[in-house]
Amino acid sequence: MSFTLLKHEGRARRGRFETVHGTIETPVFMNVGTSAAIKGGVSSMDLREIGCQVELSNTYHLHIRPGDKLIRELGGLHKFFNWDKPILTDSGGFQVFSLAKLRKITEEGVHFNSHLDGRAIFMGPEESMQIQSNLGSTIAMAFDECVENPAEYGYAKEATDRTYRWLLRCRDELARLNAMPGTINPHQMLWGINQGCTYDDLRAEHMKQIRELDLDGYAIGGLAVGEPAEVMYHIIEVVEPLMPADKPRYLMGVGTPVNILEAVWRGVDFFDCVMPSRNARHGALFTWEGRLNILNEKYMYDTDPISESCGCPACRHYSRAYIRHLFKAKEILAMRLGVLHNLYFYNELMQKIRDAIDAGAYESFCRHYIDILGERDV
RNA sequence: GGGAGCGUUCCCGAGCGGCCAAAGGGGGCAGACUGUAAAUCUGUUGUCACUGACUUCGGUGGUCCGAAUCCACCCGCUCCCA
Repeated sequence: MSFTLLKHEGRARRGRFETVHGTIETPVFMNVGTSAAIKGGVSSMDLREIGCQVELSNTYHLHIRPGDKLIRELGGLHKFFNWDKPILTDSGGFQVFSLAKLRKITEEGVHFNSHLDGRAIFMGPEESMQIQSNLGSTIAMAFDECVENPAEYGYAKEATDRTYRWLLRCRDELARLNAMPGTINPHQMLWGINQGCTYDDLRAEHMKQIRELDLDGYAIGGLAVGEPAEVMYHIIEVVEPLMPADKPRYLMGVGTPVNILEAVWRGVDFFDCVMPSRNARHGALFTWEGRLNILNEKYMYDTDPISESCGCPACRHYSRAYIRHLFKAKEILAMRLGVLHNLYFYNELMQKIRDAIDAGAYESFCRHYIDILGERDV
């Protein structure tokens, strides 16, 4: 397992990450399948066809349903999901944020009430690692606290310090689990997560702390939770120079195509976001010509594909008018085609980013597309 | 032939004398969505010269200061008994 820096342009990096489940070319977008399913009716077979390199699933969700022990008994998440390429599992730390009304934080860990039936679920660093070990993902994320924005300095510091203590426990627990006989993936990696809200000093101090642990990768978490994009970019600039150059960097939960272009420019290698799949389910589609809402009346008689320049299954075979009809009729196929399209777009975006860095043309690539892929409508 | 109902804004449907351009759904139109409690949520949906005016609750004519709401007749529909 190693990260090779193939080339860089400015701070933008073109890398290659070798894992037990295969090679990942970076920068890369991880396709989000929280419950071992891409919402909208997209399968792991589909992911293969649209250029997905890494899939992301969630510890909290799979623990609740169907249960990580069940998945372990069935041979692990790769087998269960029928996906032999890398899988990254998020730790449950984001649910500390998104399910804030259903949890209580203690030093030991987080007491959740299940969003499904309210039953008590305790998840601390050890539990998160045990669950992720049972799933056998390629990359396990450290159990952290994703803090809401804005957060007071005092609380931000308290949460960040606690996240650091949790990280030490994650490290020890995963080392123990990996060494146990019968572990699904004894080479499971641990990536640490930088926190500190929007405070430069907390971010920097925490980054320095966690890089001393020599983990397999480093993530920047707690961003894109309501702060302006400029603040997010600034935090990346604060933290990035402190990240080990020979380890992959992951900006969690980000983002829009423009966010990704900007973050790659600032040295980030890995991304994930629900935006392409969620927006697709709601009719918002990304194209190289800008964003479009396929539900708009103006597409009623439009026989063009979503985008002439797209090679995705939806664009190869169907018209805007037809796909709009499917959305209007609330057919499952609408979401499926929309999600396939948006994920294809995101994966292609990353491919083009890689090609541009390879060609030493990333800066001009960015300058060209940031304008088009912004809020501009087709 | 006898009896009982019903007709509301694009649709369904509430309203039963003023606080009604008219609840609530649906549909339409538009917007949001960033480590997925999201096939969700928000706004809007008679017209205009839009802090006001005008038209609208099957039709026509009445009662009343005032009618979607009350009365008469007409038109259309439903059900029950023969």
